[in-house]
Amino acid sequence: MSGVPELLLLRLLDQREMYGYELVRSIRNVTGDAITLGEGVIYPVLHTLERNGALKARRKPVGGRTRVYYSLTAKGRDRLADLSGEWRRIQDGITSALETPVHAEA
Amino acid sequence: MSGVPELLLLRLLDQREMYGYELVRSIRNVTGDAITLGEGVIYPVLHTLERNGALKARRKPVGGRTRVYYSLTAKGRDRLADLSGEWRRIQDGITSALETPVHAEA
DNA sequence: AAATATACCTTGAAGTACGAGGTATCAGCG
DNA sequence: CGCTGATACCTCGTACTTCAAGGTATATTT
Repeated sequence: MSGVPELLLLRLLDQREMYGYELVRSIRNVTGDAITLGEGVIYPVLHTLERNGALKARRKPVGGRTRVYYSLTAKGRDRLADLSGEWRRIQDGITSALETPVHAEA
Repeated sequence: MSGVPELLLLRLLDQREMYGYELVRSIRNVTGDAITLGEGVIYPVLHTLERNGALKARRKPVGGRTRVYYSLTAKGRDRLADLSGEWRRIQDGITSALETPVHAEA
């Protein structure tokens, strides 16, 4: 039902390529600390998205470490559009449920 | 992360007491078909909430069948307040992430 | 030399959600 | 009368998602 981690990753990577460790911090920042996703969530999702062809990876040595930068493919942009729409639908549905005044039943 | 079914049930039962089968249809209505939760989701959640003391049940024979009406306890109202707040936090976080213009990184 | 930060990763468990099925009653139709 | 469809309850097994905890290795700071 949720797919929130996937949505956030796709959204951030649609703006610019980033690496996993960076994405962990970025999600905290961009959601105003409302959502914190650990590395145990981020890395597996990145790998799955890459396998699906939604992301492409590029290894880049920086200092003595290696960073793996991810960016969106066309497929990834499609997926992002789908998930965004889906999210909006769910959000509107729940908002309307929460706001429906007492006694209003179709 | 999600807890959406629980939130919707608590919200509906805060308005008036309802029975399981009715809640299934009600959730479809109140969310404008955005969210459909089957009986396989609803009944287990109702039972769990009752066990937790968030709901109380009342069996009521209607025609030849028996309906189980649920209503909120004080604990259930607390839980509803918590989940509503949590939902708002997540919603705002994701909205801000989705709306952040390209290049805006704290 | 030790601790902290960076950067990658996996594993096992817990939590959530769902579809498919099962029981039984009642109303309507042919 | 038998059949179908709606009402109304329920559970089971499975799948999906998410997470915390741990593991490796290098660079930087103390």
